[in-house]
Amino acid sequence: MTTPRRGPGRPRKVDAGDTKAALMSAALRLFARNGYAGTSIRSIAREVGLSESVLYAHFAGKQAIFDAVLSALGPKNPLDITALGSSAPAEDDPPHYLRELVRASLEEWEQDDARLLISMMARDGLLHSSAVRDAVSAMRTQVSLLFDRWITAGLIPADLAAPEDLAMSFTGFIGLTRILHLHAEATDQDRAQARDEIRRHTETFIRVTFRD
Amino acid sequence: MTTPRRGPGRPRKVDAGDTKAALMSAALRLFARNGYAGTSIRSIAREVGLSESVLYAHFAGKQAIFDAVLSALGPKNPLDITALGSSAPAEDDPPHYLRELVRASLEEWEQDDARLLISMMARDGLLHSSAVRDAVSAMRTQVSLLFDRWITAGLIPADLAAPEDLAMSFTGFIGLTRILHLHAEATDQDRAQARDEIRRHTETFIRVTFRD
DNA sequence: ATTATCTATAGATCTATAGATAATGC
DNA sequence: ATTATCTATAGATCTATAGATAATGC
Repeated sequence: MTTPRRGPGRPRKVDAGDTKAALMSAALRLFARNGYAGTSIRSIAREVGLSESVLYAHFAGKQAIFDAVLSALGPKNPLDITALGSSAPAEDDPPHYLRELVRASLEEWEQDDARLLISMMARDGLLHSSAVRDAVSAMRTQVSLLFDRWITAGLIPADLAAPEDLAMSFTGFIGLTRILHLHAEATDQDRAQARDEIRRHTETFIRVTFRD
Repeated sequence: MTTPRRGPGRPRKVDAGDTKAALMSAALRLFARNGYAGTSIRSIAREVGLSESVLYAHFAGKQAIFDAVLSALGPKNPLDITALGSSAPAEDDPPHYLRELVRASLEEWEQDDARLLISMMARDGLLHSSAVRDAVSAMRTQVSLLFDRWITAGLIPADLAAPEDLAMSFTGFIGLTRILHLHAEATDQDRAQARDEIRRHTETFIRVTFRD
């Protein structure tokens, strides 16, 4: 990962890459592994093979790098699932739709960047931030709209539970698994187990909720 | 919190408190708020109103303080619920037993130390450690033994789901809420919401699982 | 003599800045 | 002239240690 130091002066065209992007990628990895306080400007520069002062040409300071990294990954909301779109019709086959939703979420959450983001947020107390709170509640609201429709359509008994409560119980386990097992340092085995458990939870939930 | 500096020399008997305990308590609070790298020996000493070198009289170094703090809270396993004991008979009233289990867990998890521990672990990547993995799986195993008994006793339909799967889905949401809402910086309002959501999840789970 | 503190300091590392250097693109 | 890098360095802060100081308890 560490490239050899360049000499002084502007580098030849051939050698010039996207320094800013390289710095942000290195910063993300280091912040995720060691946290904000545990990551030095120096270590970020070293990781990219540049001198420390280069960072000040691209960012106002350490905090600015952190913010830039965070907001670069921000648009993909930590727990956003709107990406699912309408690939499956919600009305007629709830189990299929739930499986599809879980599949799409897992696919996004297993990306390297998504996992690095989770680790970085955990290390710097951002799991407690309103951003996460909002993301969780957004996902919950979205899912509860689904349950609401299915209750209206008679696919779920109306007296079973409120749509919000079903949404809460359904998404809770999935969120926990994401935090505990889909982080930056998760091994392939961890990830396989996470997928497996989320799928089992999904099937349990479907079986328990949609039995007649 | 910050007490005024003493003069040089051993303090008079009256002034001498349990320095080691005070240092560990301050360290816990700071590690929870700022993480290992974000907490200096200096800041711990300042918090207790002593000079930095005092810490080296009590601990080998910074890492030793961290380890001491962690292992002092260790015996209370992060997600341990054995403390519940047999306050309620498991056999005849599963809903009551589950509510009792949740109540006991919440009571423990709302303690200041438990919340500080959660924050400290999150900040230093210990949520990914085998200690947490083991604690989660211990709780799950314990709960799944309950479900197993209730299935055997005919209180839960045998074809509904495997006891392990029920345990997973039941405890998942509770674990997530603990991490997201029962940390050191949680306000009273956060905690009230956490309690409420965990109770609603419990009721939903009971209603869905034990309907006839 | 032992214990619990202090002051002073060494040496490492960190953030940030000033100013030099060399390639680029007009 | 501008851009992208470098070297050198200031000044802050950090961990850890050496050695002084004063109360305690035998």
